Amino acid sequence: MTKELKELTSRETNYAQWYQDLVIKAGLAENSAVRGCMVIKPYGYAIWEKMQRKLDKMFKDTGHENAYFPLLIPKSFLSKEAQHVEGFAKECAVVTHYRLKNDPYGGGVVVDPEARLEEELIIRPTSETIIWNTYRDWIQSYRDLPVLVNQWANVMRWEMRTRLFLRTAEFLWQEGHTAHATCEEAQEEALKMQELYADFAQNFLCLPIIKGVKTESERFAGAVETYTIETMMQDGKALQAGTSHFLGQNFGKAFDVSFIDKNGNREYAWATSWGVSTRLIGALVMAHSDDNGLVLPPKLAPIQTVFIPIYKNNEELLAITQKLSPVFDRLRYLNISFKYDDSDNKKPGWKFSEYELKGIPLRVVVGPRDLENGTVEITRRDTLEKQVYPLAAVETRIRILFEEMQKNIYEKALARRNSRLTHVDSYEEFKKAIEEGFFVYAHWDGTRETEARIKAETKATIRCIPADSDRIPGKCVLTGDPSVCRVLFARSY
RNA sequence: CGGGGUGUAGCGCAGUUGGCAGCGCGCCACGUUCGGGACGUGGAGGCCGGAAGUUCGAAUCUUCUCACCCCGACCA
Repeated sequence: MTKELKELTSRETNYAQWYQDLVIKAGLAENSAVRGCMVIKPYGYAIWEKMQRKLDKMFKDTGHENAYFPLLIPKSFLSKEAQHVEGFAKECAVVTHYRLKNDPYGGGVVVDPEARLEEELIIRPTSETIIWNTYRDWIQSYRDLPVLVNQWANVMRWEMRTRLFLRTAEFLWQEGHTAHATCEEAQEEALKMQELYADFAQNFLCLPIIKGVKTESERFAGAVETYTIETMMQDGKALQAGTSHFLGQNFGKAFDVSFIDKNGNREYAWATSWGVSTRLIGALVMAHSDDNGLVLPPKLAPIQTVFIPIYKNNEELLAITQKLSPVFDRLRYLNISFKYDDSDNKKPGWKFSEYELKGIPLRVVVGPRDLENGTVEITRRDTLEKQVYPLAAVETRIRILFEEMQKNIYEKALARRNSRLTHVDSYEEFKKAIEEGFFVYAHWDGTRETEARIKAETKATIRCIPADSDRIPGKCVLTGDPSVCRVLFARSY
């Protein structure tokens, strides 16, 4: 192992630093010169594109359409929904001027004080307000409903402390905003999207998740109910991977979006919103990576297989390339993405390490030895197992391995998480388990005060009230007051 | 906004008591190599974050300032 890779292995000392180094070295992203923002490199963006493509299809298959709304939101829009403004006001970037001018006292430019905006604009931290302001015009009758719209966009939240991918000031996401004629339909939609995210996280990203509903204090600003999927990182900390909100009529009322129902009565529209962000890339990295670099599930990897020829001279390379060329045709036909790295300027050993660092699921090595035997050597990224297979039906083998890996990566993460799940009934046990990085199921008396006290004393928050709870009542782990069911506590990112 | 830390070559860093600006990696050229981040020889690359001060002389001392990172409060 080289010196550079050894740097990656210092995980115990500082997991956060390990994660950041890994993200940077694997070529996913880096810190920007702009405070708290990030530069997503091409490889990182390719991962995001794969997520986008899959999610977009899932949204469309469930009847949603894409649209786009403005980046800038008049300040007054934000204050129309009381909870919403309270939640977002303190992290908004504000546009106050529309022009610069040459600095009369030196080089450079200054903000032209003459160009102050009459009403400031905020850069969207989320788009409920500007979208519902538009929905007012779109929705007149129950026949106009439901409106099922998604937007792919960037948003900005001026966080006090940022962390590459997990919490950047600017991030990319999708936000769905739907309007419905009935409360039931909207609630159903919010749950449906939570289910969709769960499906995506588990089957595509190999992230085991826990579904549930947020407590009042963790709820989205302006929501009646927030549904979440929670994942566990390798250090035991929780990461909220996606949320879906039932917004009731809060935004319908705030933006006067009403319609005439079947019975001729005027009613406010019911709303949902839901989103996942580039944070998912962070979740993926933190959940699966090892000391050799990223481990990407085959379904997600932008490059699923890399072929590396071992050769001494041009004749050998030519022979290998000819041998592989029909395989490449078949892979193209099967829609398996691959890269043939026959570059002359890197040594094979270098290539091995590089593609491991990037998490390419399979590496196929072909050298003189294989030419003689009609074989290839395949190494899978998740286990680093090497095996020699006949060249004849490589693509079949690749597909089998992909399936195994997709399953194995999920199950490895699941096993790791399950080994860190625990139920506790005393506050002493609770504090110990949290300190050791566990997800803790414990009883809670349902009050905001208890939740806040536990957070202050242990840094653990209620991640969710799990959807699959057994609903067995008990006594609050802190106060001993009655509790209707166990909730999930953990420290989180 | 509080606490801590770091700014010196593209990256990672050393620089003693103030006295010629250094090391490793990477980069370029040539040769030997090529099945786990190759090796040899030669070479290029610097306003030492910025400003002011002390001094014959500052990367080093003083003051101010800026940026970034880590730990908190805030949050997806």
